[in-house]
Amino acid sequence: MNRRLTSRGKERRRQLLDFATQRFAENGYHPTSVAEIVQGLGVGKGVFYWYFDGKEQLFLEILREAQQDLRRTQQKAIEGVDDPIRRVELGIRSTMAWSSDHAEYYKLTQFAMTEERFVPALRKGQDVAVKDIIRHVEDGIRCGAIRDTDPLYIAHSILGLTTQLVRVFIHERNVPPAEVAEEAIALVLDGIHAGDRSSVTSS
Amino acid sequence: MNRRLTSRGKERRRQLLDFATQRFAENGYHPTSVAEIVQGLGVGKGVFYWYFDGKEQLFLEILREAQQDLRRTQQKAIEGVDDPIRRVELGIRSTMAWSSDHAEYYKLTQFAMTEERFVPALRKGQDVAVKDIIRHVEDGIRCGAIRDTDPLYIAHSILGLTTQLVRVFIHERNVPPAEVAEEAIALVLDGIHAGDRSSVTSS
Amino acid sequence: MNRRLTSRGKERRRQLLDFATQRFAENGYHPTSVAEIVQGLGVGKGVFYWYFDGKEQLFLEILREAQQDLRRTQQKAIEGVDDPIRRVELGIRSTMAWSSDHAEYYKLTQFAMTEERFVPALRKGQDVAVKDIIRHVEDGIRCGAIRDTDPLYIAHSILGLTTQLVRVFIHERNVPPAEVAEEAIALVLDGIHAGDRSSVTSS
Amino acid sequence: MNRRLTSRGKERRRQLLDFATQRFAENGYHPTSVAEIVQGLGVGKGVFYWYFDGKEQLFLEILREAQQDLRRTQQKAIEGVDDPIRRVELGIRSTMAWSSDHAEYYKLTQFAMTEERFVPALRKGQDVAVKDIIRHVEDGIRCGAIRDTDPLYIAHSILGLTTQLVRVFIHERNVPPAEVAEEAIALVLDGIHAGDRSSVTSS
DNA sequence: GATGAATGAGTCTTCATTCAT
DNA sequence: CATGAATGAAGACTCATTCAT
Repeated sequence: MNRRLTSRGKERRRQLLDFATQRFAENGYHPTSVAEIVQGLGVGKGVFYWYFDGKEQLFLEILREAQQDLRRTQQKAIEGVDDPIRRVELGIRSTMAWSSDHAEYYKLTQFAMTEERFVPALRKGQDVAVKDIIRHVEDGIRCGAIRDTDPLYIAHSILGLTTQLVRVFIHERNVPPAEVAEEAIALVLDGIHAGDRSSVTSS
Repeated sequence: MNRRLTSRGKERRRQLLDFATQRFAENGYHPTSVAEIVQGLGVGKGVFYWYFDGKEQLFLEILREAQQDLRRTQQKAIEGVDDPIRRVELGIRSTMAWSSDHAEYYKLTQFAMTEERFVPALRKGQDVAVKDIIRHVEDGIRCGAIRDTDPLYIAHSILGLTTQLVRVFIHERNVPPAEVAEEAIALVLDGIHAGDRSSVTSS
Repeated sequence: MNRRLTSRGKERRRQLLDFATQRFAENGYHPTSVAEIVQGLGVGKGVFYWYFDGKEQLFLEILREAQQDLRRTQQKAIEGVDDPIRRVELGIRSTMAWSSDHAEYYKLTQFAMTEERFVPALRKGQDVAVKDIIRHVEDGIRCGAIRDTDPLYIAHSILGLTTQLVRVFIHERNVPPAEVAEEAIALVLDGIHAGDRSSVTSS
Repeated sequence: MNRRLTSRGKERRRQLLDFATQRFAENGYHPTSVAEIVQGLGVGKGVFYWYFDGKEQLFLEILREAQQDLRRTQQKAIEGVDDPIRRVELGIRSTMAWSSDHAEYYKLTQFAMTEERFVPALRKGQDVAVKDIIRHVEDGIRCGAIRDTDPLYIAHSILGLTTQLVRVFIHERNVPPAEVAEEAIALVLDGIHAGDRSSVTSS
């Protein structure tokens, strides 16, 4: 299925990818049929199978693309920044911004976790994200800015907290991502305890 | 479908509920067919439709039961405890313990979020959970133990962080729930910043 | 797919088997769709998949049944006969009679040979047939009634000659099987050379 | 579709014919798609439909070519030979040799018989073959070398026997064609009865 | 001559649900 | 209560064929 595509072909492929993403996110993976996707673009059924091996492969491709895109965004955000705490902050901020722009992706990930066959693809992406965070956390521990706790716990805590706030505040309540990011960062850095140590004052 | 059931009937119903939960969690909701469920119990298809209106209603019922059970567990854990911080701690701890015992439930929730028709049922449960946490948080703010931040953010942060650690450490890595709870509580209370203010000392 | 069937179920299964055999023989395996088969019986599509795993398995089942039935017929025909030449004769005769009654089967075999996935099932049946003939031929050689040639060649020669005459004379030209059998036996026993050694005079 | 072709065009056509023959023989007619054929040659779909009206016509063409080629081979083999028995022998021998070189063709014929639309083309070829043999047989009967039996039976017996031995011994067991021809001729001429009348002594 | 793209009817198969017994 | 049987809409996917470029 590694066809060489003309520019028109690439465009079609993109259309399918985008439309399918939208439908999967709105309706769910199973309730969205291939027929629905091609009808949405007003093309014949064969077109779908010209560009993809099948529904499952299409879904995996969507996941892969999203993970790549998010990561690229994060990397760009922390480029040239040395302070580990600051890198964590920027990572959270860019994730919030990206998530706000790619609302669809959240549900897709959510769903992917519920069927064994999609889990590996997902785990791959999460492992990368975790490794990225861990690197900053370890730097932070080394220079005394971050408490000496298992970085794996910290990484997953950040991931989980961020993900949940994205869903509830950005997607469900349309709070501006920058605002949500502030709160997330505050909680990540200092927890809920009172007695602020004057930490965050970014952006 | 509110049949009055004999005790044998109740048992059957429970078997169906449990077996379906297990299959849904392992295989996913859609890939698990009613046929598979009844075959797993070695009964005819009629049995299923005798006890349930259909597959969808069965799933909703599973969701409802799980939410109820978790909540009951949490309530029992904090019964008679006044300190709000302590109540949050106990909530996290009991959630971890319950999640460890009900691994299947996580995926079901995950999936339910991806299809519009299941979201309302889900939201209902989460709203209750959030309200519970918020109550403790507000008490904590009032008595100065918790930083004065929007309790909603705090509640969802706790929920997201807890959920993620449960999945990764309890379900994927089989870390004992008590241990994971320690870490979760530490992070929730004090964040990742260095400079511990002598907070938690586990039960 | 080893369902326990009620007598009504067994009947349905037989209907499907018989109707499919007929359509496969008339139209060919591929041109005959499952839809056509179930429509022919005026039942829903699900019925087919209730009784069979799929089209391919159905076809294999038909082959197996036919081979079994033919063999049983042959065995019955030579039961209690000792003379090997006579046994060969009776084998040919009963084959001709059976083939005349089961015209459909010929084409199915024909087709099965052309797709790799059906060949094993076919070979199994032919191996049995060849072994049966070889046994008689070896007896014949031992008692001096049959020329001392590799029995494998003889067996396959008989098989090939018989099969061809069945097709052309019984199926295409409607010659009575008994008559075709006479000719086949004469040719098998004495070849085409002139100078008859007064062999066959049976039935 | 009687295009005038350049020499390059003729070559392309031949490539398609040969590759399709191979695939049809290996995989079967239906399971082999036009897409597969053109991909195998690394050309576009248009090429196929430039040279052929469609898949069916291509198949018929393959059939026709093979029959022609086999016949030409047989004719050349018996050229100038007068003895009818000898002519039958040489026919069998050349058929075996040709079949050994064109293993693919057997399955194609086999398949063609199973679909009504291909039968006429096939019958045409077989009729010619039968007529050829009958001519020799009649000569043989006239000069007293062949037993006075319906030549049609004899012709088909020879055909059936030869075909089967080709399949089993040449194609399945890789016995040299000359050797198989010996056995075939012996059985055709003298049958299986003991008491050889000193017939064949191979070329 | 040749290609990539498109078509869409048609294929096999699944499955939630119903129902006679 | 329970079962085997039946339904049929819907699903994913295939493929011979056509056509603009």
